[in-house]
Parts: sequence; structure tokens; C-alpha cells
Amino acid sequence: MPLGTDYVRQDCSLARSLEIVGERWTLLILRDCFFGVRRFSDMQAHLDISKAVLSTRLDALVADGLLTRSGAGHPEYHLTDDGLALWPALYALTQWGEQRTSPGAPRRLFFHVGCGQLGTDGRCATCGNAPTPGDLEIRPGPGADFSVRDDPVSVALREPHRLLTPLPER
Amino acid sequence: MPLGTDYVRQDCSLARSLEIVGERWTLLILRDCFFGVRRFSDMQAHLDISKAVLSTRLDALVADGLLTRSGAGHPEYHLTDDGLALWPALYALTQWGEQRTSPGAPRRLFFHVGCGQLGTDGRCATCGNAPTPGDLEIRPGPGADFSVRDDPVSVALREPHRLLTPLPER
DNA sequence: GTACTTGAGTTCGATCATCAGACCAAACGG
DNA sequence: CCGTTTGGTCTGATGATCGAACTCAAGTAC
Repeated sequence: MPLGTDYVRQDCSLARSLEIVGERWTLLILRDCFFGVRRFSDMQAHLDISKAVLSTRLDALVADGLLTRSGAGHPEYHLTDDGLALWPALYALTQWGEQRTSPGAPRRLFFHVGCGQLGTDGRCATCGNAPTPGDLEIRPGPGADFSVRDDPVSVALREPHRLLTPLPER
Repeated sequence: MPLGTDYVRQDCSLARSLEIVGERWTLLILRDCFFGVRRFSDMQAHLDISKAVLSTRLDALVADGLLTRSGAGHPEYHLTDDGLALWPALYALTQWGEQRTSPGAPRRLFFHVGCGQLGTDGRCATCGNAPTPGDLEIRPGPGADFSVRDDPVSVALREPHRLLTPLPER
């Protein structure tokens, strides 16, 4: 790993995590994977990220075992079990951002499918369990601002849908 | 905020979070604050970070309301409520790193003081609650590697102690 | 089959961030 | 009052990220 991206001199699991997901854009790429985005061009359209950086990040995520690349020509990227295990951390960071920057009016809401709404701690208000991402549905919340983006991927993501399921054709 | 550190074109609370804690070193600085480190020179000794970057990061964290700077001459840095609210996210990221890079032999263990050990989900195994950081004690775990660092701050942090309480004089 | 379009990158020069180390001033200890 | 520690700032070199241009293979229209 090149200079400026590791924390070799730290005996700390947080440092180990940040060496993988601490680089610019990486967590937003993984967020898109959770939300159902699977293709290079969709990520690029949704993130306004340089292709070179997106390519580097995806290669690193595949090499580190968080994503798989499937299909020879135009590949799809899927989360592995290691990648899926990041969900609690990603959700916690998102909730912290909601409370700080949009208190009382979340930008996105998550529901335990067929049960209840997810609280700040990631647990379903109805059953009290912490569902895995595959059992969650995402919907726009009262704090969502549709005027920020209007690319097709952003529009598709506004429709309520289950996590980890691919977006409808555009 | 300068180019390369923000995500203006994302209507997403995760992006808002990452604009503050997503820069290199920032989460490790906050980790040290949770562990009881309060002074500039202690952070610098413990993190092997350039003074210029540490200075920039501390200024940003104070400006964003995650830390307070108290004392005119040689200031101490303390977590604010907003900073303390990051604990669940920081803990979740740490646990993900433990499971990936040191499964079965955590580098650090956390205990709900007077109650039980903390699980991967941040809840006490005995009482089932999710304690706030002030009610937690940290101890080295079986996966700790004391050979990586021997600066005085690292040595002091090896002693079991409560979070948020200052380190003993060195 | 051939032209055209799209998807998935790679390459490039310019700009920005980070690095280690030198320097500096205020606070503290005696 | 003088030397040391603390908490920085400044500087040149290096690495990361940027937008834009380019490549090349896969799919699509005809």
C-alpha cells in the first residue's frame, strides 16, 4: 500500500479497518453497493468521481475481499460476507451524520421488511432485532433533497426498495 | 473546505459524516480522545503524525464542534457531546477490523464497569445494554502486540483504565 | 457483416494534501 | 532570569486526486 494510506505503526484494529475503508470515496462506493448499485458506470454517474480513482478503489476492494467482480465484459460488483459485515459501522456513521446535520428530518429511512422502522442503533422498533441488510428496505425521508442530483441512478435510488437488490433497468 | 475533502454533490448523511471524520488520521485522533489522551504532544507521540497535520485536524475538529480546546497555554482537548456520539460508529468499525484481521484474539477488550464484557454489537454481555463510553473500561486483549510501539503514551494506554479519564502522569 | 454506441477502463498534466524536518514563540521549572 | 518543554508554523519534496482526453472491447442498429 502506498505512502499516505496506511497506519503501519498502530497496533489497533481501527487502524486496520481504516487502511481499507478509510480512503476517500471508499465508504460511499460500498454504500452504493448496499443500495443495489452494481456497475462501474452507475457508480461513476452517482458519485461524480474520477474514473481513475473509482477503478483504483474497486480493484482494492476486490483485492481485499470486500467485493467480487463477476462477468468478463461489463462486470458486476457484489459485496462479499466481509463487505456485508461492514453494515453496522456504515449505518452507525450514517446515523451520526443524520443527527448532526439533519436532526428530526432524516434523509433516508430504513425498515425491517414486514416488521418496523429501524432506530438509530440499527434495531427494529417493532421486533427489537438488528436485521441484516438483506432484510431492510430503504425509503426517502422527510429531509431528502431531490434537487441536489438528477442523474438516473439517483432517481432510481429514490424508489423504495430492498437493499442488495439490483436497481431496475434505466 | 478545500478540494479533495468534501462530497458536496451527495445528498447523504454518510457523506456529511465523512466530510468531518473521513480525512486521514481524524478517526485515530478521536479514538485517542476516547482512550484518555488530551494533549497535542501525547497525540503526536502516539500517532507518528506530522505536527502540521495534527494541528490542522485538531483545528477542524474544534471548529466542527467535536472537540473543545481548554486552557490558554498548553491546551487540553476534550470530546463534546457531538464527539461522544461517534462512539457507536467508532466501536463498530473497530470490531469489523478485529474480526477481519485478528479473529478470535482481539487486540483490545472493553468492559461495562462492574457488569460484563462488551460484545461485537457494543452491548454488555451481562446486562444487555449499550453503555456510554464513560461507563467502559479498556484492557489489552490476547491479540495485542506490545512490540509495535514503546512510546510512553502507548505504554500508559496498556494499563486497564476507564475511557475518557486522563492518562496518569508520565 | 459493418458502422455506431456504450461500458469500462487507462493515460496525462495540473493541482491539492501529506510527509519529514527545521524553525519559532509562549509557557513552565528551577 | 535562563534553559527546556510544549505547541505550534514553514518549507521543499513526494504522493494522491482531479478533469479531460484517449483506448479498446462488448453490445446494437441496420
